[in-house]
Amino acid sequence: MTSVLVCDDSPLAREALRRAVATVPGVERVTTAANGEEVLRRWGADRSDLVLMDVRMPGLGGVETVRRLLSADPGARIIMLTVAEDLDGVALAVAAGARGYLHKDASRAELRATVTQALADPTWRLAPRRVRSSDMGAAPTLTAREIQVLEGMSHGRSNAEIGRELFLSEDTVKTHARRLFKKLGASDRAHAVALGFRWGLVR
Amino acid sequence: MTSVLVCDDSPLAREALRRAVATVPGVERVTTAANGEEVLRRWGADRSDLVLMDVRMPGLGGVETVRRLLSADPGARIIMLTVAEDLDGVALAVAAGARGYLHKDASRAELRATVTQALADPTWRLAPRRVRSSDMGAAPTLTAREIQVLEGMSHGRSNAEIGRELFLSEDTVKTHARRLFKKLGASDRAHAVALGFRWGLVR
DNA sequence: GCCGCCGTAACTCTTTCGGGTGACCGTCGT
DNA sequence: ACGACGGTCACCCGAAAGAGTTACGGCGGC
Repeated sequence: MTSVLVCDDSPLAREALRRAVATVPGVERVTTAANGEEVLRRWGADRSDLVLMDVRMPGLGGVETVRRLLSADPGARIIMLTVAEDLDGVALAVAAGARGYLHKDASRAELRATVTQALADPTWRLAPRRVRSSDMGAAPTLTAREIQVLEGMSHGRSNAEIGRELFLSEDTVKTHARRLFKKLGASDRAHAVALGFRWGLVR
Repeated sequence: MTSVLVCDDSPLAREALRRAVATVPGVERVTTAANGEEVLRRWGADRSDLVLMDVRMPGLGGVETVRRLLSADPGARIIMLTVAEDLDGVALAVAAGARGYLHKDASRAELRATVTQALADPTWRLAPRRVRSSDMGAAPTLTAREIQVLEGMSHGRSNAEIGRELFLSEDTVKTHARRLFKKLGASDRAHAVALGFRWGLVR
């Protein structure tokens, strides 16, 4: 039973990675965790053959989680996921014992190749690959105005109310709303607010 | 300059606590943090006279944060906030050096009394108090159906679509929606979704 | 036994939303 | 100089949403 654990704090990236990893031949189970603590908590009862872990996470960062995981289980195989150019974090994690890392910016095929390789060869180490943003799911870029409108929505304001707050016409607010829906792939304001929370764009 | 730091991962509880603490005589500044890491990061540059810290938080839990904070600054005064019957967590935190704890379920007056006491007497230790849910801001209780409807909204579904998924008429979905809006104090579905995320009812 | 809450459903009425389209202006990058 | 993008505004139109109200059966508490 070959299982892989994906740990990333962004639910969308987590799901995207889970789906991508699930297509790797030989992988029979993919579990996910939202943070390092969850990984450590579950490791005793449920060990995976490979862990993909985001470097940047709230709480215990990826680096600290790697340290603790390896001190508990020196045989754990971990590949770091680095969303940004976090060379420090990657270097620290690899120094701590992570087997390698994946950098977002290339194909799902390379992700699969790395996972396949890591699973096939228990001694495998350090083969940097890139994972395409479209697979990782980078947060859509909203303009300042669009975020203001999204925040208004998250506070239960109507378009007209948002307009009054920002000194805009209701029609302008609707334009911003339409554009941010498109960027987020939202079907309506409730969906947009949910995606805003999931991407960490609002709180 | 007497300052108090409130650390809780729930934005609503955090705000409620901030407001309550701000009314304590002698308190001139109340800052907030959303997690343990934030507290530790800011402690070097900006120390508070008293810290109110939630026991249960994602990432570094309250207990671990207490340990680290006290190893960095043995003089720090910390009161734990326990939302649930988390006796283990409280015991660990007190063993690690927290001065006492507040348990949700009693009055704002007792919260104020505890804070006043802790600020007045640097040697003060362990006087359990209860903080009323209405002050802490307990998450509204939604029924299973209401949560299902709320989740549907957070995925961008219309009432009719939610109805088809749950084998309900659109009118019934609207009834559930209306009731959950009332419970959450939401003005529309976008607001309800936002409150659902803030209360941790959906993700 | 009654009251309150939940789940289900229907009806009406008004407001709001969301899509489509077009338009003008400023800025930035090429 | 041109185009892409963002910010502003307007108009139309159909589809939702939300508020109010009523209703009925079940279930748990007092």
